[in-house]
Amino acid sequence: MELSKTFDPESAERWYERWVELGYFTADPARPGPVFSIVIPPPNVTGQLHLGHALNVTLQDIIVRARRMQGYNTLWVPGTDHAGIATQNVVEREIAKEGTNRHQMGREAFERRVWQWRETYGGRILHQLRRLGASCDWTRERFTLDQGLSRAVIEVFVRLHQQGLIYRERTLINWCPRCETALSDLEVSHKEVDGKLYYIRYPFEDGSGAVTVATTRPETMLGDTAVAVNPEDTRYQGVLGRTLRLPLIGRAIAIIADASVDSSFGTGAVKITPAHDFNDFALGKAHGLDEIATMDGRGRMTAAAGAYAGMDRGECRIAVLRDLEAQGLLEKTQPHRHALAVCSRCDTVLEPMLSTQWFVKIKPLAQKAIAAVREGRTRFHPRFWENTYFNWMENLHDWCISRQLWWGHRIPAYHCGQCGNTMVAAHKPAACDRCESVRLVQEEDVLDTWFSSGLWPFSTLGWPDDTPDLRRYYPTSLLVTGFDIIFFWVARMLMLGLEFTGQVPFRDVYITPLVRDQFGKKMTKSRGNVVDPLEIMETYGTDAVRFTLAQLAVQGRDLILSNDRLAASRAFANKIWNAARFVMMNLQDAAHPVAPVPKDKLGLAERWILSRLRSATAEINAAIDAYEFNAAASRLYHFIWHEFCDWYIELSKDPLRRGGADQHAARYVLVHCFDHLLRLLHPFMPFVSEELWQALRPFIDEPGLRAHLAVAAFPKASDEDPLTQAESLAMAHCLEATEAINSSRALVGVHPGQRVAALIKPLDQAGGFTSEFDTWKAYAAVMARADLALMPAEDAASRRGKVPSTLAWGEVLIEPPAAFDVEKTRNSLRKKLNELRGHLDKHRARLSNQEFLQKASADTREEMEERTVELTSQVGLLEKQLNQLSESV
RNA sequence: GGGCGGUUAGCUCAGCGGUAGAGCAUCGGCCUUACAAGCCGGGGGUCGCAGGUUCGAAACCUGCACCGCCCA
Repeated sequence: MELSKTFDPESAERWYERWVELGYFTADPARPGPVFSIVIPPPNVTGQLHLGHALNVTLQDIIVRARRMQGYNTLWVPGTDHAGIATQNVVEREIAKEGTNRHQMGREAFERRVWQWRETYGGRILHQLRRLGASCDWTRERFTLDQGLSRAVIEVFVRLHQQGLIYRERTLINWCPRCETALSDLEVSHKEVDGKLYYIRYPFEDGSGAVTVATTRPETMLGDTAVAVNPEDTRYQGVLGRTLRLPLIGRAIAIIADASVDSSFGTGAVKITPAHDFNDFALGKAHGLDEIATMDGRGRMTAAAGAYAGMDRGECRIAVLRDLEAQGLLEKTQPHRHALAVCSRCDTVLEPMLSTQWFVKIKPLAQKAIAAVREGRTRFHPRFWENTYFNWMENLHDWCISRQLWWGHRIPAYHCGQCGNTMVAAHKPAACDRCESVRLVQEEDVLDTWFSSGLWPFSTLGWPDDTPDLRRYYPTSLLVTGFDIIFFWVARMLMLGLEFTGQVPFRDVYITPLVRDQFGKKMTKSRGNVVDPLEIMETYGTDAVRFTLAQLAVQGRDLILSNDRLAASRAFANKIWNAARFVMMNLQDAAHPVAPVPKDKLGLAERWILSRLRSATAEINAAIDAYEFNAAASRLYHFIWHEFCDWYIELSKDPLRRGGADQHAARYVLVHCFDHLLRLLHPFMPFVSEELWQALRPFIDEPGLRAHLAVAAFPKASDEDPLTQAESLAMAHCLEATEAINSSRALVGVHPGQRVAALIKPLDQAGGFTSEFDTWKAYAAVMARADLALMPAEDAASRRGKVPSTLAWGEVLIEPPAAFDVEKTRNSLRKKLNELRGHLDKHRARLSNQEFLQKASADTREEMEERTVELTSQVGLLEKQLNQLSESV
């Protein structure tokens, strides 16, 4: 097969369709083998692929592909969640353009419309995952509002209610006036703003002066039912228990004492609005205060606000301030920086609202989930995220799960129109269980989207039914997600998973780094620095994007993406492509397959590259197991580029030219190494690796070889190193000698095309160096374009006029051209000499230190002594060489 | 206010108790038929600061500074 001159990523990406058609990603619970299962953290159905997804999915795919190739029974469940608020918002915007709204449309028609939207656009992000190469089992794609998953949601709700872990209560909750729904604590963001602190005078009922309170929200005063001070605050001792007349409204309110009041805030006296502030609500409960709601669900003032009824809360603030000012009750206004609670979805300032909502009693669930992580049944990677998890879990408030939306799982509760009784049941009861009325109406509210995604690891596998999938694939092996989702998913999946299956939903949790732009800034829409992964995939190729993300995915550190990095990965793909061209070009008339050659028939270089392959294989396997994606990717890069391409391909050219057994051996090693490196590469760069492997495949000698790389066996490191220790050392000498010759020839300006004469002189001449040298001198000759020889024992004459360099085990001298820059050469030697002297001094100081000799281990001492000997001889040699260089010119 | 993470070459990051490394960028030399998206070579770092532990600290401990994030 002929490979084109350059790599075209797009044409390689077509393999995806084949893999899917052939069912490679489809799991079969009946298949034997150890299980590796993973569920995708379901992306929002309205979402578009961003770099966070790209990273997350790439890392999952790396693990999944590796495990599949390793023979695991592998399942990766894809899907989306219904994203209640987000999706409703999108469709509401759409129908607004058509001049209607959901209230005009009615609930059923609106729901149908959202489903329609979902049919049309809901697959977008999943399609984008395919383009990334995600090897999900698309036959098992799930959606949180699917029939099966909805059944799981109802089952869980009913059971939790039976256990008393779900309750309904009228209380203060966070409310978004724009989305018109309750939110959980997690959906609230805090934003620092430069606001103002308003000082308002509340006159005593009897007209004898006033108490001044400070507030950031003057409009809420309309709902005040008390003023509170700290009981310790001496300034207010005399006024406790007296009555104030609330301005603008005229309500009589008491001055009460409560230890929770912070005397240092404002004047030390604070207005209390139980229906519109969380602290005030608690304080109001303690003191039995009235709760007067002055705002409705859209943030408009109600009749309770008197003259201000009907105004928007913003308008109302202006009006209230104006009126207070007119009455001389606005004492002063100060700039004041404070935090505002805003909706994490739409950024609207939230309103604490009194309403009846459904809650999950979280403590009992949290305790089990905390224990599971403490006992190591689920482990976080990196480990320190466990602190974040514990911290949150230990300070949980009950979870508000009801939402006043139309898109979501409608709560399975039924209210009796006759007696007001509420029943929770999976199916609508025939009649009220209290008054037997048949006038039953289902609860209007739907559930928090995260309530259903909390069930994802088991609901997607068929729970509550005892399905083969559930039995085989649960608990899942791993969850890969961002730290911002630890609370939303990880914690809730753990709580609900433990409660309903008795097992942790996943054994490992890998927390991905956060992707930042090239300036280290977080990518946000408002900053406009969002990089579209699809765009960079077009530019650099999907493989390059995946490889870059993997290479930068260091545990516990943010990931900074730059074009330079992407370009380097694209160059890497191209490098591999060209290496393949070399291999294929040299297989043109080779037998299919290329028959293996036993180890003892292979040359040193052949066994050396097999040995390097072996260690790369071991390290890559270990790195993948430890989720050290960066280490795995870097090792691959180094092996492919600097070991296989830089060295072995060059060294194979001779035997390939020679023909016969040597040619065959080199061909076998090329095929073997290239086959294996493509297998190791495949999880990281699935497309280019498959494309090249298809070309190579006919030459691979393996019984039962699979048709595609996607399902070929992942390499395991062989037990035995093909190289003895002595041979390994010999090759190291070869590499170092080559580098020394190349370095010297560049120093003295020998043209790269020109051959150079080089002499090698080992320190230890007594040993078997001569025979060792014979095994590698031909390699160094090729790699350094040099004619190598051992230096005769009597060396004074042969040294004359040569340019030397020293190595730990000997020296290398080359014949310089007739004219060369002697001073430059001397400087280079001096620099090296200084460096070595520095090291030597340190080593000598160490060896003459009594404490070191007493306290360091014998091994360390021995090592230091050996090194000192080496350094001493190198320094001695260099000094001698410098002198000779001066004499000889 | 509480907590977490980071600070190593121009940039992005490894290293986490014994001679400071990689990739990219940069500079010099090469079109050597797999690859100029390439090859060979070079320069570049008192490892944020101050203490401490240790025979020995970039690494371990304490404090500080700065950057980023989470929670309140």
